[in-house]
Amino acid sequence: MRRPAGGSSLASASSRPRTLKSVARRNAILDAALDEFSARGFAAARLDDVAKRAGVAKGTIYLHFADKESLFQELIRFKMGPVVGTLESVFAADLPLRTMAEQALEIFVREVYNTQRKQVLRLIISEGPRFPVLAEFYYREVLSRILRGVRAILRHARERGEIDDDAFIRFPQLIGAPGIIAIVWSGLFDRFEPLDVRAMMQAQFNFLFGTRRPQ
Amino acid sequence: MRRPAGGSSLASASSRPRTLKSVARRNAILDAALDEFSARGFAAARLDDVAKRAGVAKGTIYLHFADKESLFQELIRFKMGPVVGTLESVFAADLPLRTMAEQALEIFVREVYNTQRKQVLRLIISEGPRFPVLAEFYYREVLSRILRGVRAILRHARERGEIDDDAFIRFPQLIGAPGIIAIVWSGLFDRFEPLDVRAMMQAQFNFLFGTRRPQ
Amino acid sequence: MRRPAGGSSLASASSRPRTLKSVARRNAILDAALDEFSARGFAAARLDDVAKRAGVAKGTIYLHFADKESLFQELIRFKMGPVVGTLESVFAADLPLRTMAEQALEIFVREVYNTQRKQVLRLIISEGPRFPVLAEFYYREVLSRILRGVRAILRHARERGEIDDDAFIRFPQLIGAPGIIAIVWSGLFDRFEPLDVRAMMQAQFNFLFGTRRPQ
Amino acid sequence: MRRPAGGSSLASASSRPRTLKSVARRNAILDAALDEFSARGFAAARLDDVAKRAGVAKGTIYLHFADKESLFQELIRFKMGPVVGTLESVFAADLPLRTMAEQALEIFVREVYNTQRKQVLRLIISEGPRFPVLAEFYYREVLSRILRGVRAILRHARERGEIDDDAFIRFPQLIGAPGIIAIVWSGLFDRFEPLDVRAMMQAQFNFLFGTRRPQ
DNA sequence: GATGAATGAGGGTTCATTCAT
DNA sequence: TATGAATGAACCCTCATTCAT
Repeated sequence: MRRPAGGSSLASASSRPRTLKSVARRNAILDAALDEFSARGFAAARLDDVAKRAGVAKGTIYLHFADKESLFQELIRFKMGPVVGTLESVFAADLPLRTMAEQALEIFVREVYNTQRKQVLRLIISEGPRFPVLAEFYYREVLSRILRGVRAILRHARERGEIDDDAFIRFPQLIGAPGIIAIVWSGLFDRFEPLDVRAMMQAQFNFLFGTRRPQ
Repeated sequence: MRRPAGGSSLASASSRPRTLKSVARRNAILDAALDEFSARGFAAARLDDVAKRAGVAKGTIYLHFADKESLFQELIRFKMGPVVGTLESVFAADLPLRTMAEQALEIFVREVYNTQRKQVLRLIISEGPRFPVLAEFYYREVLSRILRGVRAILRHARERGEIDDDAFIRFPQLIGAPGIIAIVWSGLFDRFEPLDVRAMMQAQFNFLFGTRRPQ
Repeated sequence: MRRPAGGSSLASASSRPRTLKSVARRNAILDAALDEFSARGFAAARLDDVAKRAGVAKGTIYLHFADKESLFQELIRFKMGPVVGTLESVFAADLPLRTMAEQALEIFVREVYNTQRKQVLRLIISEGPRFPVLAEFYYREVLSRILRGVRAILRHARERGEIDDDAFIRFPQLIGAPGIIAIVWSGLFDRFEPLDVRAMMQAQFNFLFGTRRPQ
Repeated sequence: MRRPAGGSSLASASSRPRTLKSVARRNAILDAALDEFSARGFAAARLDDVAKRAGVAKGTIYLHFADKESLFQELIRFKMGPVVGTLESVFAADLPLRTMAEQALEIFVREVYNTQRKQVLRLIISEGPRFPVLAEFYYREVLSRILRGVRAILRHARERGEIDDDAFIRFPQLIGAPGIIAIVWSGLFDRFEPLDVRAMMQAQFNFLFGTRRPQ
């Protein structure tokens, strides 16, 4: 369930730990923090538990992060940063709309939904309103880029006659909506009624782009 | 000496308080609690602030609610309970699908989105994962009923030939998705890029049910 | 050894506790704080110990004082404030220089040296350099007034021909010097060689004003 | 593996360190420590800052001193030790009282007041009460010697008929008092009202020994 | 020797909860 | 009922001290 969180850390800031051990420790702390923050929320999470889970002493956290809030913010940045690069490359391709949607779905499921990043997104959703800097980071570095890319693709598709509706362009959120809904749902209701993300996204795509061979 | 401040777990029901003043006080506390919990999250909210905002003493809160968590849970129940009844009546009607969707949209915007209930939903989304009882309450008392109602309507509509797809029935969440997305979005990104709920829901309806006179 | 610290609290600021109990508690905390701060210094003193000594819970301290530093500053103000008034009245009288000196000596010994105020002065001397606000308070509210009063008296005495030297007026500190020295000495060396404040002050007065019947 | 960083409690003596570098380092640490202890007090000073200021690693301090308190005590000893010798030589001379006083004044101003030693004395005054060993060291190694010397001189002077008062002999502290007062004053009130040590000491000498050519 | 990352006990502060009035 | 002073457990953060390199 833990992933050593390699990743290029495009957006991560501050902190320049030299040794390998130091990096490993930092990552262990970040992973532990993600677990604890996810399980209890930012305010209720205890750095004591983060330390315990990371296998370090409490003070060690402060060698890597200025305080609890910094840890939280850097956590989000660190785990989210790498996505950006990946996304840009998807948008670069020039394929039929539906194909791209399928690809995006796969990327989302593989890189986000079945990943720590699901927790990260949940944290952004939960805590974002109390951390404007964080919400802004996510909007600027991730979301707005995705939206821009999607809109470009959609405009392209319309020029090619693949779609005739401009609702897409006004509300590209609708494309990702099922993904977000699934993330929210899974945290709340999965034990009552599990939800098949992939299938729901497919269904939405069918509505949006018309029925195709799904997969 | 203390009154455990029942609340039978059944939806709303202002747990039989004696005087009128008492009811008013209780409501004031609930309103204040909603504001504070929304602004700071459950864990970070201070009962001191709730009391101040409600214009009562801190101890008074404990005359109406067993503890902070009870206050939170009863808050959700109290603010969400009434919705249920309203919804049932909508489902009862037997109108064309699109018409019903339009009605549901209006109800959602009027009764939820432009209301305290938006905050309540946000709280459920944010804090629900840490309050299984609450998630269960919401699922059982609200969500599952809505889904059941929607599914019934959809099945009806299919029988009437209004729709031929069973994706609806498998994923009725897609109908409400834009509403949830808008609630999440508004808490995070409205200052960067506001979102027109109504229009986005319309757009989604167009995709789902085909284009109609939107209003 | 403790003195309930009545006193009019001329300079004391903030905090308006209503009840008698509240005032008593506040005073108990101030007394305990004086003891602890005196024994260990500001930085090393533990509020835990202050609370214990005052017979209250740790949190209670924060009902009366914003934080450790406030407690410290208000302590100094509270214990020093009352002196001011007393002093003014001494200066008001119009007596022979030596007589006034004798009176000042008595007041100093009675009101300061054999009092909590000795500890307070020691704290001002020890911690003042790190608490400029405090040093300023003491200078403005106490010291400068004393110096002003003394200088006025001396000028008067010179006009009367009681003294012909202006060294007094330039360095009125010399009059109080033995008192301060005694306070410093007693904290450091009393166990090796005790010092008789009264006698030393008398000796200094003899040097300054010429030998007289010392009382 | 560690060297307990002796320091035999005898005054100064840079506890026989091997290399020249080592001595320099030790001195750098002592200087840095003096600065930090003076600025923040013993308890609040951070060894981290001492190390930074001394240009060494934190651990290095522990190669030279057993712990924070040892560093502090050795600091006082090291900076105060040398004074002793100097003083003895002054007392050895056999000059008129006033002349000796003038000389002592000069030595005090040159060797103490315009020196790091002023800070050291301030530290003794501030922290001495919490460090009995230190107060004892200072009393035994410095103060009692000075007092003994002064008393000897005074007795001598009386035999010569230079003075007829025994107040001096009972309270030789009065001779040094203005120096101590000036040190205390300068740390607290110099920004409000600076004090001319030399002049104040002269004034006191005039009172004590009668007016003479002040240089 | 020298370093500085790591440790973890300690202490200031907060705040849910209690209870005397 | 209502109050709000009092409580004390809990938690973030600091920093003296250790120790592997």
